[in-house]
Amino acid sequence: MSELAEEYRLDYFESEGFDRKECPSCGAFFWTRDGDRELCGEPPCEDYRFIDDESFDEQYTLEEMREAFLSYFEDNDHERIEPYPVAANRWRDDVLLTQASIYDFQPLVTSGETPPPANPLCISQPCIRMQDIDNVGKTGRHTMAFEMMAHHAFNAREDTDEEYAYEDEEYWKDETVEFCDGLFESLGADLDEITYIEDPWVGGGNAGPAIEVIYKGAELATLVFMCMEQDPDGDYEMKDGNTYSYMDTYVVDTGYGLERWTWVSQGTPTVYEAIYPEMIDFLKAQAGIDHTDEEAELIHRTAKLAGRMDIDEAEDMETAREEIAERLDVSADELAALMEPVEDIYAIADHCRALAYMFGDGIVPSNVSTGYLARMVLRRTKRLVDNIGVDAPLDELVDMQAERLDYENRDTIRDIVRTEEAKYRETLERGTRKVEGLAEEYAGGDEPIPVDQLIELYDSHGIQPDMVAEIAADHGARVEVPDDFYSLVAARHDDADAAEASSERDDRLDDLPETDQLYYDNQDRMEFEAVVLDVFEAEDGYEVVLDQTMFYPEGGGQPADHGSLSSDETTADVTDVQAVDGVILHHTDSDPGKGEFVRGQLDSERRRRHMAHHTATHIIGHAAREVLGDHIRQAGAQKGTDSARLDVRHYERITRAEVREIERVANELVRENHSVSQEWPHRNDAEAEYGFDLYQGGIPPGTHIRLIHVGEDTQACGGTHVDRTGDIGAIKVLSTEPVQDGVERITFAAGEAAIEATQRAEDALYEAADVLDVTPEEVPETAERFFTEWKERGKELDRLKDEIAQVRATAGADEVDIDGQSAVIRRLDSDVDELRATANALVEDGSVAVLGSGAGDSAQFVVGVPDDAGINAGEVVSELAGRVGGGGGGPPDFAQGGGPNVDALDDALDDAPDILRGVLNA
RNA sequence: GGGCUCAUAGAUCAGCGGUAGAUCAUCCCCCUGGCACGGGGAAGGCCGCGGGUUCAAAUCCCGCUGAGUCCA
Repeated sequence: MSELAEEYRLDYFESEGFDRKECPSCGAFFWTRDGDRELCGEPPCEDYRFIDDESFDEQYTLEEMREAFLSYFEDNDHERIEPYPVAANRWRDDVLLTQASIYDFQPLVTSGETPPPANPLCISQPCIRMQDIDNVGKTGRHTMAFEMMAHHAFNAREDTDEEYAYEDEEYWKDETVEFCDGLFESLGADLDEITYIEDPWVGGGNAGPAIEVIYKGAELATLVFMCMEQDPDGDYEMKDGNTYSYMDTYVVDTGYGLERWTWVSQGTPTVYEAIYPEMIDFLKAQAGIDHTDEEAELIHRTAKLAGRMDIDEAEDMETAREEIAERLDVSADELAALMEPVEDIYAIADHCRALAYMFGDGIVPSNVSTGYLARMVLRRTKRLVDNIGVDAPLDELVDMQAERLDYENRDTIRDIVRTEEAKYRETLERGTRKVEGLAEEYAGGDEPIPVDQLIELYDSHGIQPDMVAEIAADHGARVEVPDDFYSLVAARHDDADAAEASSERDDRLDDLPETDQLYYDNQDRMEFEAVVLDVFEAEDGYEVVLDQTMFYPEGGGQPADHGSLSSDETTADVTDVQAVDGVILHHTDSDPGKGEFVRGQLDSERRRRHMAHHTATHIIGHAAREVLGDHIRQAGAQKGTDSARLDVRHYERITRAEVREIERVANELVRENHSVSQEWPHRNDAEAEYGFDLYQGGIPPGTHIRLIHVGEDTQACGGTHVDRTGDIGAIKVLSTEPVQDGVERITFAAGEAAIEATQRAEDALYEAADVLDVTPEEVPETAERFFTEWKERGKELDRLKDEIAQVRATAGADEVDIDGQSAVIRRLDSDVDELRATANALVEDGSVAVLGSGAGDSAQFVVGVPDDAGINAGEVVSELAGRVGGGGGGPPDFAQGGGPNVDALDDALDDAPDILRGVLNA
């Protein structure tokens, strides 16, 4: 029995007359109003009982059900908040995709550091769970993309000394269950059918009691009471084997699957038919699937039984299908043939929704992170679509879902899908050619294509083994895919991942107050006065801590300020500034003296350039978004004194025309001389007004965040900026380059640096013009003409060399006779190409050619032999080269070689006739 | 972020120490009344860039750049 049993004895259950029972089938404890009930109600203990049954007062579409849920909780004093992106890595670095509504509030809200956007709140959060991908379409209930409807309440114990961003108790377990009952009641459900199963929850270092809510066999909600954290000394051992203890904060975390509720309201055979009826009809028509009445009936009955399936592996899938076939009295093959196309269609609809979520949130396909997941889903979808013969282009299918979700960036989404689909097509074509080549090699033989080739094809070229098998079969080759194929692939990646960076706390700083950051008060001031609080010796200088500072520490891609700290006696140069837990460390070359009063002086030129580049970075980002699309998001940034760079997520190369347009828009913003202002609003107000696009450079902690407004552009930013965009003067884009798949780097210069960069580019052009002796405008044309001429001359040279060779060959009076075979032995001090050409000409005339050259720093030989001369050229060269301290070789009719000893060349050639005779006689 | 594969004619690829090749596309000629085809010929290459090893590197080694792919 659960150690948390007491946690489930709710007054609400008591007053409503619930009984606590133990399910004789699975052993779970559950609460019910129905005194006669024995089983817990959850499959596999019981079958679905809502299919073909009106389970609520009326049927709901997805949209209607979402609205019914949210307005119910609004009526019960919850604030409705807008959903967060599905790309959870935009506010946390431990996960990639949003998999539950609580992800929105981790880690800063659940830990109590940051207040929730509302308390209590309700939300319908789009989620994507990749781990369910294999089940989608097959079980009738799994979807990869779904919305988790939820209400959350964030509570903190009253008796705690710690400060949290929220306090007191909003509500806890009784109210949560009461709300759940109330929601069912408002929809007209039969309350006797509900069971509340005790099922403690553990996850991500937290734990607590939880309740699974089952209605007519369907798990419709999970009510989690997150109130414990992992603690080696904790009193409660949970199912993961770890011990936990109670926390000061406790959070109501509920999850109501929107799709399940919609499904139960409609009682369709599968969840997919309830949530995307139009798309499924469309796909069936496209794929030409038309079932007879009996077939439709069989599919219907199969779906009803599918609730029993709990599939984790492919083998289980087979057995589950056999079991169902047996119960329906059909053959498993027949059932599979009927069900598989339908299952594919369900999966396509679901995957398209996942893709719409991803691309709608600005995820750009790539080979890393969420971009890679998006690429995987897209390719899988494409395979399914091709497999069942749907003709409609993928971008249209994804758009059907995007339209339903009311997305505004549908054109961009279609563009991304088309671009990505084309990339996949190329990969497939490349792969097909590779497999065909391989298949020819193994065609007709006894051996199948080796497994390591299959692994290589998949791992390095992205070709699925079953695709290899298909193509190979067409070319008469065999493929045997081992069962553990994917673990063999994994074995190629067995290198342990690099150790994580250890963040060591500097305890010398514990007693020091956070440094007052003067640079936010007035970003133009370059001088200040301060008291030296402490000085630490560092490896190559000193770390100085002041009570306040104007020096900007390195952060947010902006480098540290340089300058000096002067007391009456000394002046210390500041060469680096770092912030550690709010304490700012000034790296200096000398010790200004603890307790001294110092004047700080910034290197103002350096700082001004950083400020111009930082503001320009915001402007370039804004301009890029305007020109390239709303999906443009910062993937990194670095500012400097001479240039700055902004990495943005984008799905194709930025063209020259787009660069010019970005430059134009950016400079327009400069000329319009917008004010650049900062404010420190409550983060919830900021998020509510500007959304998550605020956090281009990462999410800062804290209740209040600093916003920088540049014209219409608003970002959370800690950097220093100019007062007005006009102060920047000019922005010049220097280059764009891809830094990884899906990320383009824009390098640019602002202000004086922009002028300098332009001058450098001009200097290069003028220099080139000077060399060519033309005007700068004529450089491109002239360069092209010169290049063409240069190539032509190269060819002319080759022709002349050939001619010379011919002439030399025929002009020879220096033939010697080697046992009846004529041979020409000669020294020509020219390059090897010429020797070869001459030798070829001589051989054509029927002579053996032995040519030596002393050109360059070495002796070179070329020996050519006519077909029937009976002399091995390789041996001759080898012998000759040996005499000049080198080596050589080649085929019997044509060989070359050489050595470093040029002085011995003539002697070697003198010996050539003897060598030839020796070789001939051998 | 890590692993793997690849980079040669306009395209697709072969060559894997010893004279840079094939197929398609392009151009010319022949065959035909014309077309498809067929036959003959030509043009087209910093063998990605930079180092190293070697008498000799497209080929072997190292670095870089680019493309692709798998995994987290």
